[in-house]
Amino acid sequence: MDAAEFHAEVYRVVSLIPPGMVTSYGHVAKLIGMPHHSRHVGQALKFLPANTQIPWQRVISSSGAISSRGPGTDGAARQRAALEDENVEVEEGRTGEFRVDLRRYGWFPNEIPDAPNNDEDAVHEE
DNA sequence: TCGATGACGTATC
DNA sequence: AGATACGCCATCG
Repeated sequence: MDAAEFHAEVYRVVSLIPPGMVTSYGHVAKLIGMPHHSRHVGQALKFLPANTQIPWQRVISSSGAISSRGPGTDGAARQRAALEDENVEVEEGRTGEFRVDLRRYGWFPNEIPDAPNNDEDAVHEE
């Protein structure tokens, strides 16, 4: 699998995260069969355009913290806003880190679930 | 080719 | 929760 395919897989899985829930970079990597590529999941999300439909805000670190994009950037703040917009509680730690309670909002399925409205296989269930 | 880097993860303290 | 150390791996300079 090359970089483009990897990105596509990441986007496919991220699109399946239900509104109001979050998962981790590592779990997305696990779901696409590359458990050691958590860092690259973040890389893939970085390439998304600002107007994307992909719910990138629902991917945070396994510790529940919203990854800082570095001092002087507002990515983390925008992610917090997007999450609170879908009713996910975001708490701010002493170091200014934004954190989400994974026990309440975590989404960690063992397999990649079926897409709600993706009909590429045209399987018609009753 | 090599070393540094990064929207990371796990283990420890 | 926060800080540190170490593992991991594609990209970059």
